[in-house]
Amino acid sequence: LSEDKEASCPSEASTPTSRTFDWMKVKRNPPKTAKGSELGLGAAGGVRTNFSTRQLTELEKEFHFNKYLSRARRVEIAATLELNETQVKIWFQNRRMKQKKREREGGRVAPVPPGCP
Amino acid sequence: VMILRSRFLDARRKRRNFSKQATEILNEYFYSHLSNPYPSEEAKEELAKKCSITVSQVSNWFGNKRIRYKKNIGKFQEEANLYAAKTAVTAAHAVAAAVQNNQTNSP
DNA sequence: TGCGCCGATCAATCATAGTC
DNA sequence: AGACTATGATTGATCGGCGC
Repeated sequence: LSEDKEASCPSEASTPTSRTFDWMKVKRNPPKTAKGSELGLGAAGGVRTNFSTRQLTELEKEFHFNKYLSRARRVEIAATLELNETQVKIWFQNRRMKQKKREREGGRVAPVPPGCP
Repeated sequence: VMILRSRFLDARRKRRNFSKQATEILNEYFYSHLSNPYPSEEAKEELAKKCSITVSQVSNWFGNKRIRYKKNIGKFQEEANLYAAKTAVTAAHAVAAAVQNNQTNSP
């Protein structure tokens, strides 16, 4: 199988090494976390929201109850925690992936840290 | 937000740098695939084995490397040339070996 | 045509390890 | 010892693809 050679159209001339490939130009669109209008608070969108300990605790508690949320439950939690339905949806999405990851490589050794104290 | 980041839960965040050789292997792959430094799941598993780290750690390494590399390409220029030269030497050895085989197998 | 999910990735940040 | 840098891990959110 041939490998990837010229994956794209880099910029003009330059040293063999360090050419600007497309992956280096990738730019993600800023988060659209703007909740409705947000006229009063300056928690505008475009910035990664920091979930409070209370929000994370509640979300975690709910996750233990249900790995998946129903539309109704999502609306409920979003309202209670003052988050978008999307944020709640994404949180559960990420939480499931995190769970899967821990299970996937979780079963290993290491219960006994040799020399530490 | 000055709110104490109760990250004390992240005690596991007791990070430990990878071995010199592990970093060597990862960088070698990264720079020899600079046009597309996205190892497949299989490649990640192979790298993880060679480096004695987990696949997730390999993913983290490439994720951090890609972001930090494009953030400041100039800062990695020296490193890039270093590994480029290294792979060139490896390739040269391979060619030399091939030549040797040719001479001994098909006279 | 739209929505939720998955898997991978991004991008910013956290906290520690290493260097000077 | 303290400041600054290098680096592994975490995570809210995006991207592309899939199924319904």
